[in-house]
Amino acid sequence: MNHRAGNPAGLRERTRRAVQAEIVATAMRLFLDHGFEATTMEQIANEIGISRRSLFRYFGTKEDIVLGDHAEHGEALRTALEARPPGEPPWDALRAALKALHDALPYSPEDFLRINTMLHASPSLRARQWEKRQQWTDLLVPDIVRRLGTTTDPMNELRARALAACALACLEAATDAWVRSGGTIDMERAFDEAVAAARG
Amino acid sequence: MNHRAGNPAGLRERTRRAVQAEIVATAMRLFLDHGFEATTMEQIANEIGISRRSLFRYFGTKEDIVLGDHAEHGEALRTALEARPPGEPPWDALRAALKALHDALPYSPEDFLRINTMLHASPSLRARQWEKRQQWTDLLVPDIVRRLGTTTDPMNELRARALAACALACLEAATDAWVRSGGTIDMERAFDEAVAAARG
DNA sequence: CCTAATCTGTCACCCAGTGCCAGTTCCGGC
DNA sequence: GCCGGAACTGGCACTGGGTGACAGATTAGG
Repeated sequence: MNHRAGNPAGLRERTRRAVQAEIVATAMRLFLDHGFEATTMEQIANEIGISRRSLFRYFGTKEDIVLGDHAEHGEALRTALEARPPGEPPWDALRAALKALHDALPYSPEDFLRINTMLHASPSLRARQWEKRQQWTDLLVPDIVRRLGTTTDPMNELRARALAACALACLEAATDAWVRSGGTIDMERAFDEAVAAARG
Repeated sequence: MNHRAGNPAGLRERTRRAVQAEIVATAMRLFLDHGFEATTMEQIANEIGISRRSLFRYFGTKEDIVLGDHAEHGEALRTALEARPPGEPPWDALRAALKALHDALPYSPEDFLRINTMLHASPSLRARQWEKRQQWTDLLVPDIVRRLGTTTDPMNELRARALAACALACLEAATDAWVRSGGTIDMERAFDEAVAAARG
Protein backbone atom coordinates (compact mmCIF):
# COMPACT_ATOMS: atom_id res chain seq x y z
CA MET A 1 0.00 0.00 0.00
CA ASN A 2 0.94 3.66 -0.28
CA HIS A 3 2.77 5.19 2.67
CA ARG A 4 1.95 8.79 1.75
CA ALA A 5 -1.53 10.20 1.49
CA GLY A 6 -3.03 11.80 -1.63
CA ASN A 7 -1.56 9.34 -4.04
CA PRO A 8 -4.36 7.68 -5.96
CA ALA A 9 -2.00 5.13 -7.51
CA GLY A 10 1.48 3.69 -7.27
CA LEU A 11 4.66 5.47 -8.24
CA ARG A 12 4.78 3.64 -11.55
CA GLU A 13 1.41 4.93 -12.67
CA ARG A 14 2.10 8.45 -11.47
CA THR A 15 5.43 8.80 -13.25
CA ARG A 16 3.93 7.27 -16.35
CA ARG A 17 1.17 9.88 -16.41
CA ALA A 18 3.69 12.65 -15.80
CA VAL A 19 5.99 11.52 -18.62
CA GLN A 20 3.00 11.07 -20.91
CA ALA A 21 1.84 14.62 -20.21
CA GLU A 22 5.34 15.97 -20.77
CA ILE A 23 5.59 14.16 -24.10
CA VAL A 24 2.31 15.66 -25.28
CA ALA A 25 3.30 19.16 -24.14
CA THR A 26 6.77 19.03 -25.69
CA ALA A 27 5.63 17.38 -28.91
CA MET A 28 2.78 19.84 -29.37
CA ARG A 29 5.15 22.74 -28.97
CA LEU A 30 7.47 21.30 -31.61
CA PHE A 31 4.58 20.40 -33.92
CA LEU A 32 3.11 23.89 -33.74
CA ASP A 33 6.52 25.53 -34.18
CA HIS A 34 7.94 23.46 -37.03
CA GLY A 35 4.98 21.46 -38.34
CA PHE A 36 3.86 17.90 -37.72
CA GLU A 37 5.75 16.10 -40.48
CA ALA A 38 8.88 18.21 -40.06
CA THR A 39 9.21 17.13 -36.43
CA THR A 40 10.84 13.70 -35.94
CA MET A 41 10.27 11.29 -33.09
CA GLU A 42 14.00 11.51 -32.37
CA GLN A 43 13.78 15.27 -31.84
CA ILE A 44 10.91 14.84 -29.41
CA ALA A 45 12.74 12.13 -27.50
CA ASN A 46 15.95 14.17 -27.29
CA GLU A 47 14.08 17.26 -26.14
CA ILE A 48 12.57 15.33 -23.24
CA GLY A 49 15.64 13.27 -22.48
CA ILE A 50 14.35 9.78 -23.12
CA SER A 51 15.21 7.25 -25.79
CA ARG A 52 13.35 6.98 -29.07
CA ARG A 53 12.33 3.45 -28.13
CA SER A 54 10.76 4.53 -24.86
CA LEU A 55 8.86 7.28 -26.67
CA PHE A 56 7.36 4.62 -28.91
CA ARG A 57 6.35 2.69 -25.80
CA TYR A 58 4.29 5.65 -24.62
CA PHE A 59 2.79 6.38 -28.03
CA GLY A 60 2.66 3.60 -30.59
CA THR A 61 2.47 6.07 -33.46
CA LYS A 62 3.40 9.69 -33.98
CA GLU A 63 -0.24 10.52 -34.68
CA ASP A 64 -1.30 9.09 -31.31
CA ILE A 65 0.53 11.92 -29.54
CA VAL A 66 -2.03 14.25 -31.08
CA LEU A 67 -5.01 11.92 -31.38
CA GLY A 68 -4.49 9.72 -28.34
CA ASP A 69 -7.63 10.99 -26.63
CA HIS A 70 -9.80 10.23 -29.62
CA ALA A 71 -10.76 6.72 -28.53
CA GLU A 72 -11.88 8.00 -25.12
CA HIS A 73 -13.84 10.77 -26.79
CA GLY A 74 -15.68 8.11 -28.76
CA GLU A 75 -16.69 6.41 -25.52
CA ALA A 76 -17.80 9.73 -24.05
CA LEU A 77 -19.87 10.41 -27.15
CA ARG A 78 -21.55 7.02 -26.90
CA THR A 79 -22.36 7.62 -23.24
CA ALA A 80 -23.77 11.05 -24.02
CA LEU A 81 -25.91 9.62 -26.80
CA GLU A 82 -27.26 6.84 -24.61
CA ALA A 83 -28.12 9.37 -21.91
CA ARG A 84 -30.57 11.05 -24.27
CA PRO A 85 -34.30 10.19 -23.98
CA PRO A 86 -35.09 6.98 -25.90
CA GLY A 87 -37.85 8.54 -27.97
CA GLU A 88 -35.76 11.45 -29.22
CA PRO A 89 -35.21 11.44 -33.00
CA PRO A 90 -31.68 10.39 -34.10
CA TRP A 91 -30.58 13.79 -35.43
CA ASP A 92 -31.63 15.66 -32.28
CA ALA A 93 -29.97 13.09 -30.04
CA LEU A 94 -26.76 13.16 -32.11
CA ARG A 95 -26.69 16.94 -32.05
CA ALA A 96 -27.10 17.04 -28.27
CA ALA A 97 -24.47 14.33 -27.73
CA LEU A 98 -21.94 16.11 -29.94
CA LYS A 99 -22.57 19.37 -28.10
CA ALA A 100 -22.07 17.62 -24.76
CA LEU A 101 -18.80 16.14 -26.00
CA HIS A 102 -17.59 19.49 -27.27
CA ASP A 103 -18.48 21.23 -24.01
CA ALA A 104 -16.63 18.57 -22.02
CA LEU A 105 -13.35 19.00 -23.89
CA PRO A 106 -10.52 20.09 -21.58
CA TYR A 107 -8.99 22.46 -24.13
CA SER A 108 -9.20 26.24 -24.07
CA PRO A 109 -10.69 27.76 -27.24
CA GLU A 110 -7.21 28.94 -28.26
CA ASP A 111 -5.63 25.50 -27.85
CA PHE A 112 -8.56 23.87 -29.60
CA LEU A 113 -8.13 26.23 -32.52
CA ARG A 114 -4.39 25.55 -32.69
CA ILE A 115 -4.83 21.80 -32.64
CA ASN A 116 -7.49 21.88 -35.32
CA THR A 117 -5.44 24.24 -37.45
CA MET A 118 -2.58 21.76 -37.29
CA LEU A 119 -4.95 18.92 -38.14
CA HIS A 120 -6.22 20.98 -41.03
CA ALA A 121 -2.69 21.42 -42.37
CA SER A 122 -1.49 17.81 -42.18
CA PRO A 123 -3.21 15.35 -44.56
CA SER A 124 -1.78 12.26 -42.87
CA LEU A 125 -3.00 13.48 -39.51
CA ARG A 126 -6.47 14.16 -40.89
CA ALA A 127 -6.58 10.72 -42.43
CA ARG A 128 -5.75 9.14 -39.08
CA GLN A 129 -8.33 11.25 -37.32
CA TRP A 130 -10.96 10.07 -39.76
CA GLU A 131 -9.82 6.49 -39.17
CA LYS A 132 -10.41 6.91 -35.45
CA ARG A 133 -13.75 8.62 -36.02
CA GLN A 134 -14.86 5.68 -38.11
CA GLN A 135 -14.69 3.69 -34.91
CA TRP A 136 -17.00 6.25 -33.33
CA THR A 137 -19.74 5.24 -35.76
CA ASP A 138 -19.43 1.61 -34.70
CA LEU A 139 -20.00 2.75 -31.12
CA LEU A 140 -23.02 4.88 -32.01
CA VAL A 141 -24.81 2.48 -34.36
CA PRO A 142 -26.54 0.32 -31.70
CA ASP A 143 -28.21 3.31 -30.04
CA ILE A 144 -29.25 4.84 -33.35
CA VAL A 145 -30.76 1.54 -34.49
CA ARG A 146 -32.84 1.60 -31.32
CA ARG A 147 -34.14 5.07 -32.18
CA LEU A 148 -34.91 4.10 -35.76
CA GLY A 149 -38.05 2.11 -34.93
CA THR A 150 -39.14 -1.19 -33.52
CA THR A 151 -39.12 -3.13 -36.79
CA THR A 152 -36.09 -5.40 -37.12
CA ASP A 153 -35.43 -4.37 -40.68
CA PRO A 154 -31.99 -5.66 -41.84
CA MET A 155 -31.53 -2.30 -43.58
CA ASN A 156 -31.60 -0.53 -40.21
CA GLU A 157 -27.89 -0.95 -39.61
CA LEU A 158 -27.13 0.64 -42.96
CA ARG A 159 -29.46 3.50 -42.08
CA ALA A 160 -27.85 3.98 -38.68
CA ARG A 161 -24.34 3.92 -40.15
CA ALA A 162 -25.31 6.48 -42.78
CA LEU A 163 -26.86 8.69 -40.12
CA ALA A 164 -23.81 8.56 -37.87
CA ALA A 165 -21.45 9.11 -40.79
CA CYS A 166 -23.45 12.14 -41.97
CA ALA A 167 -23.50 13.63 -38.48
CA LEU A 168 -19.73 13.26 -38.27
CA ALA A 169 -19.37 14.69 -41.77
CA CYS A 170 -21.40 17.72 -40.71
CA LEU A 171 -19.29 18.07 -37.59
CA GLU A 172 -16.19 18.09 -39.72
CA ALA A 173 -17.61 20.56 -42.20
CA ALA A 174 -18.51 22.85 -39.29
CA THR A 175 -15.08 22.47 -37.67
CA ASP A 176 -13.49 23.13 -41.02
CA ALA A 177 -15.42 26.36 -41.50
CA TRP A 178 -14.63 27.35 -37.93
CA VAL A 179 -10.89 26.81 -38.46
CA ARG A 180 -10.96 28.68 -41.76
CA SER A 181 -12.65 31.63 -40.09
CA GLY A 182 -9.93 31.68 -37.45
CA GLY A 183 -12.39 30.73 -34.72
CA THR A 184 -14.63 33.76 -35.22
CA ILE A 185 -17.85 32.04 -36.31
CA ASP A 186 -20.09 30.10 -33.95
CA MET A 187 -19.43 26.39 -34.35
CA GLU A 188 -22.79 25.33 -32.98
CA ARG A 189 -24.55 27.50 -35.54
CA ALA A 190 -22.26 26.22 -38.30
CA PHE A 191 -23.13 22.62 -37.40
CA ASP A 192 -26.85 23.38 -37.53
CA GLU A 193 -26.43 25.06 -40.91
CA ALA A 194 -24.55 22.04 -42.22
CA VAL A 195 -27.24 19.63 -41.01
CA ALA A 196 -30.02 21.81 -42.40
CA ALA A 197 -28.32 21.93 -45.79
CA ALA A 198 -27.78 18.16 -45.85
CA ARG A 199 -31.42 17.48 -44.95
CA GLY A 200 -32.62 19.83 -47.66
CA MET B 1 6.56 10.57 -86.46
CA ASN B 2 5.31 7.02 -86.18
CA HIS B 3 6.17 4.69 -89.03
CA ARG B 4 3.62 2.04 -88.13
CA ALA B 5 -0.12 2.55 -88.10
CA GLY B 6 -2.36 2.08 -85.05
CA ASN B 7 0.12 3.49 -82.57
CA PRO B 8 -1.46 6.46 -80.86
CA ALA B 9 1.81 7.46 -79.22
CA GLY B 10 5.54 6.80 -79.19
CA LEU B 11 7.23 3.69 -77.90
CA ARG B 12 8.03 5.38 -74.60
CA GLU B 13 4.41 6.09 -73.80
CA ARG B 14 3.27 2.65 -74.91
CA THR B 15 5.81 0.72 -72.85
CA ARG B 16 5.08 2.96 -69.90
CA ARG B 17 1.38 2.13 -70.09
CA ALA B 18 2.15 -1.56 -70.49
CA VAL B 19 4.49 -1.64 -67.49
CA GLN B 20 2.00 0.36 -65.45
CA ALA B 21 -0.76 -2.13 -66.26
CA GLU B 22 1.50 -5.05 -65.40
CA ILE B 23 2.41 -3.49 -62.07
CA VAL B 24 -1.25 -3.04 -61.17
CA ALA B 25 -2.12 -6.60 -62.23
CA THR B 26 0.81 -8.19 -60.42
CA ALA B 27 0.43 -6.08 -57.29
CA MET B 28 -3.31 -6.71 -57.08
CA ARG B 29 -2.72 -10.44 -57.28
CA LEU B 30 -0.19 -10.28 -54.46
CA PHE B 31 -2.38 -7.94 -52.40
CA LEU B 32 -5.40 -10.21 -52.71
CA ASP B 33 -3.36 -13.34 -51.97
CA HIS B 34 -1.29 -12.15 -49.02
CA GLY B 35 -2.89 -8.88 -47.95
CA PHE B 36 -1.99 -5.27 -48.67
CA GLU B 37 0.33 -4.56 -45.74
CA ALA B 38 1.98 -7.98 -45.93
CA THR B 39 3.09 -7.37 -49.51
CA THR B 40 6.25 -5.28 -49.86
CA MET B 41 7.22 -3.04 -52.75
CA GLU B 42 10.35 -5.16 -53.15
CA GLN B 43 8.27 -8.32 -53.70
CA ILE B 44 6.21 -6.57 -56.37
CA ALA B 45 9.32 -5.25 -58.10
CA ASN B 46 11.03 -8.66 -58.03
CA GLU B 47 7.92 -10.41 -59.34
CA ILE B 48 7.83 -8.10 -62.36
CA GLY B 49 11.57 -7.93 -62.87
CA ILE B 50 12.19 -4.24 -62.34
CA SER B 51 14.06 -2.42 -59.60
CA ARG B 52 12.37 -1.12 -56.49
CA ARG B 53 13.45 2.38 -57.49
CA SER B 54 11.74 2.16 -60.86
CA LEU B 55 8.57 0.86 -59.23
CA PHE B 56 8.47 4.00 -57.11
CA ARG B 57 8.81 6.06 -60.28
CA TYR B 58 5.63 4.51 -61.65
CA PHE B 59 3.70 4.79 -58.37
CA GLY B 60 4.84 7.31 -55.82
CA THR B 61 3.18 5.41 -52.98
CA LYS B 62 2.08 1.85 -52.41
CA GLU B 63 -1.50 3.02 -52.02
CA ASP B 64 -1.43 4.66 -55.44
CA ILE B 65 -1.18 1.24 -57.08
CA VAL B 66 -4.68 0.59 -55.76
CA LEU B 67 -6.06 4.14 -55.68
CA GLY B 68 -4.24 5.67 -58.64
CA ASP B 69 -7.44 6.18 -60.61
CA HIS B 70 -9.17 8.00 -57.78
CA ALA B 71 -8.10 11.48 -58.87
CA GLU B 72 -9.42 10.88 -62.39
CA HIS B 73 -12.66 9.54 -60.93
CA GLY B 74 -13.02 12.80 -59.08
CA GLU B 75 -12.76 14.71 -62.33
CA ALA B 76 -15.27 12.38 -63.96
CA LEU B 77 -17.65 12.95 -61.06
CA ARG B 78 -17.31 16.70 -61.37
CA THR B 79 -18.03 16.52 -65.11
CA ALA B 80 -21.05 14.31 -64.51
CA LEU B 81 -22.40 16.69 -61.89
CA GLU B 82 -21.94 19.73 -64.12
CA ALA B 83 -23.72 17.91 -66.94
CA ARG B 84 -26.90 17.79 -64.85
CA PRO B 85 -29.61 20.42 -65.41
CA PRO B 86 -28.80 23.63 -63.50
CA GLY B 87 -32.14 23.76 -61.70
CA GLU B 88 -31.94 20.20 -60.35
CA PRO B 89 -31.76 20.01 -56.53
CA PRO B 90 -28.32 19.13 -55.12
CA TRP B 91 -29.22 15.69 -53.78
CA ASP B 92 -30.80 14.55 -57.04
CA ALA B 93 -27.88 15.86 -59.08
CA LEU B 94 -25.36 14.20 -56.76
CA ARG B 95 -27.23 10.92 -56.90
CA ALA B 96 -27.31 10.97 -60.69
CA ALA B 97 -23.63 11.93 -60.94
CA LEU B 98 -22.56 9.16 -58.58
CA LYS B 99 -24.61 6.65 -60.53
CA ALA B 100 -23.02 7.82 -63.78
CA LEU B 101 -19.56 7.44 -62.26
CA HIS B 102 -20.34 3.98 -60.94
CA ASP B 103 -21.72 2.86 -64.31
CA ALA B 104 -18.61 4.14 -66.08
CA LEU B 105 -16.20 2.15 -63.95
CA PRO B 106 -14.15 -0.29 -66.03
CA TYR B 107 -14.23 -3.04 -63.41
CA SER B 108 -16.33 -6.19 -63.58
CA PRO B 109 -18.63 -6.67 -60.56
CA GLU B 110 -16.34 -9.42 -59.28
CA ASP B 111 -13.22 -7.28 -59.48
CA PHE B 112 -15.05 -4.34 -57.94
CA LEU B 113 -16.10 -6.52 -55.04
CA ARG B 114 -12.57 -7.83 -54.56
CA ILE B 115 -11.04 -4.37 -54.59
CA ASN B 116 -13.59 -3.03 -52.12
CA THR B 117 -13.19 -6.05 -49.89
CA MET B 118 -9.46 -5.37 -49.76
CA LEU B 119 -10.13 -1.70 -49.05
CA HIS B 120 -12.51 -2.77 -46.32
CA ALA B 121 -9.81 -4.91 -44.70
CA SER B 122 -6.94 -2.42 -44.73
CA PRO B 123 -7.33 0.62 -42.45
CA SER B 124 -4.39 2.51 -43.93
CA LEU B 125 -5.78 1.99 -47.41
CA ARG B 126 -9.20 3.22 -46.36
CA ALA B 127 -7.68 6.28 -44.76
CA ARG B 128 -5.88 7.10 -47.99
CA GLN B 129 -9.02 6.57 -49.99
CA TRP B 130 -10.87 9.00 -47.76
CA GLU B 131 -8.00 11.46 -48.18
CA LYS B 132 -8.45 11.31 -51.95
CA ARG B 133 -12.21 11.58 -51.69
CA GLN B 134 -11.82 14.73 -49.63
CA GLN B 135 -10.41 16.26 -52.79
CA TRP B 136 -13.57 15.19 -54.58
CA THR B 137 -15.61 17.49 -52.37
CA ASP B 138 -13.40 20.45 -53.32
CA LEU B 139 -14.18 19.67 -56.95
CA LEU B 140 -17.91 19.41 -56.36
CA VAL B 141 -18.43 22.42 -54.11
CA PRO B 142 -18.56 25.12 -56.86
CA ASP B 143 -21.38 23.36 -58.72
CA ILE B 144 -23.34 22.66 -55.54
CA VAL B 145 -23.04 26.29 -54.45
CA ARG B 146 -24.58 27.22 -57.79
CA ARG B 147 -27.55 24.93 -57.13
CA LEU B 148 -28.01 26.24 -53.61
CA GLY B 149 -29.60 29.54 -54.62
CA THR B 150 -28.75 32.91 -56.04
CA THR B 151 -28.00 34.62 -52.72
CA THR B 152 -24.30 35.07 -52.09
CA ASP B 153 -24.53 33.90 -48.51
CA PRO B 154 -21.04 33.28 -47.06
CA MET B 155 -22.49 30.19 -45.37
CA ASN B 156 -23.20 28.64 -48.77
CA GLU B 157 -19.74 27.09 -49.05
CA LEU B 158 -20.18 25.40 -45.68
CA ARG B 159 -23.57 24.11 -46.82
CA ALA B 160 -22.15 22.81 -50.09
CA ARG B 161 -19.25 21.09 -48.34
CA ALA B 162 -21.60 19.44 -45.86
CA LEU B 163 -23.85 18.28 -48.68
CA ALA B 164 -20.96 16.79 -50.67
CA ALA B 165 -19.47 15.18 -47.58
CA CYS B 166 -22.83 13.62 -46.64
CA ALA B 167 -23.34 12.28 -50.15
CA LEU B 168 -19.91 10.68 -50.04
CA ALA B 169 -20.61 9.33 -46.54
CA CYS B 170 -23.83 7.74 -47.84
CA LEU B 171 -21.93 6.30 -50.79
CA GLU B 172 -19.46 4.75 -48.41
CA ALA B 173 -22.15 3.40 -46.11
CA ALA B 174 -23.84 1.82 -49.12
CA THR B 175 -20.58 0.37 -50.45
CA ASP B 176 -19.83 -0.93 -46.99
CA ALA B 177 -23.17 -2.72 -46.74
CA TRP B 178 -22.69 -4.04 -50.25
CA VAL B 179 -19.27 -5.48 -49.40
CA ARG B 180 -20.56 -6.97 -46.16
CA SER B 181 -23.37 -8.69 -48.04
CA GLY B 182 -20.85 -10.18 -50.44
CA GLY B 183 -22.24 -8.17 -53.34
CA THR B 184 -25.73 -9.62 -53.09
CA ILE B 185 -27.72 -6.48 -52.24
CA ASP B 186 -28.45 -3.71 -54.74
CA MET B 187 -26.03 -0.85 -54.20
CA GLU B 188 -28.25 1.73 -55.84
CA ARG B 189 -31.07 0.84 -53.49
CA ALA B 190 -28.69 0.83 -50.52
CA PHE B 191 -27.54 4.33 -51.40
CA ASP B 192 -31.11 5.58 -51.61
CA GLU B 193 -31.91 4.01 -48.25
CA ALA B 194 -28.85 5.68 -46.71
CA VAL B 195 -29.83 9.09 -48.08
CA ALA B 196 -33.44 8.67 -46.98
CA ALA B 197 -32.32 7.77 -43.46
CA ALA B 198 -29.96 10.73 -43.29
CA ARG B 199 -32.63 13.15 -44.48
CA GLY B 200 -35.08 11.83 -41.91
C1' DC C 1 14.48 -8.62 2.02
C1' DC C 2 13.67 -11.16 -1.95
C1' DT C 3 11.44 -12.32 -6.15
C1' DA C 4 8.63 -11.42 -10.06
C1' DA C 5 6.70 -7.94 -12.90
C1' DT C 6 7.65 -3.79 -15.17
C1' DC C 7 10.25 -0.17 -17.10
C1' DT C 8 14.48 1.56 -19.56
C1' DG C 9 18.17 2.18 -23.13
C1' DT C 10 20.72 0.01 -26.81
C1' DC C 11 21.16 -2.37 -30.93
C1' DA C 12 19.69 -4.46 -34.97
C1' DC C 13 16.26 -4.88 -37.88
C1' DC C 14 12.14 -3.95 -41.64
C1' DC C 15 9.83 -1.14 -44.88
C1' DA C 16 8.24 3.10 -47.37
C1' DG C 17 9.99 6.83 -49.66
C1' DT C 18 13.75 10.18 -51.69
C1' DG C 19 18.04 12.29 -53.74
C1' DC C 20 21.91 11.40 -56.51
C1' DC C 21 24.69 9.49 -60.06
C1' DA C 22 26.05 6.85 -64.01
C1' DG C 23 24.71 4.05 -67.85
C1' DT C 24 21.18 3.07 -71.32
C1' DT C 25 17.40 3.92 -74.51
C1' DC C 26 14.43 6.58 -77.25
C1' DC C 27 13.11 10.80 -79.86
C1' DG C 28 13.50 14.69 -83.02
C1' DG C 29 16.15 17.25 -86.23
C1' DC C 30 19.76 17.39 -89.74
C1' DG D 1 21.84 7.13 -90.83
C1' DC D 2 23.62 9.91 -87.24
C1' DC D 3 23.90 12.79 -83.36
C1' DG D 4 22.65 15.43 -79.33
C1' DG D 5 19.36 16.19 -75.67
C1' DA D 6 15.64 14.21 -73.06
C1' DA D 7 13.78 10.61 -70.58
C1' DC D 8 14.18 6.11 -68.40
C1' DT D 9 16.74 2.62 -65.65
C1' DG D 10 19.27 0.43 -61.83
C1' DG D 11 22.20 0.95 -57.89
C1' DC D 12 23.42 3.18 -53.71
C1' DA D 13 23.04 5.63 -49.66
C1' DC D 14 20.09 7.87 -46.61
C1' DT D 15 15.92 9.49 -43.71
C1' DG D 16 12.15 8.32 -40.68
C1' DG D 17 8.46 5.57 -38.60
C1' DG D 18 7.90 1.37 -36.31
C1' DT D 19 9.21 -3.42 -34.05
C1' DG D 20 11.63 -7.38 -31.75
C1' DA D 21 15.09 -8.91 -28.56
C1' DC D 22 18.14 -8.42 -24.83
C1' DA D 23 20.29 -6.87 -20.50
C1' DG D 24 20.23 -3.89 -16.62
C1' DA D 25 17.69 -1.00 -13.38
C1' DT D 26 13.48 -0.11 -10.55
C1' DT D 27 9.27 -1.02 -8.29
C1' DA D 28 5.44 -3.77 -6.17
C1' DG D 29 4.02 -6.89 -2.92
C1' DG D 30 4.43 -10.74 0.05
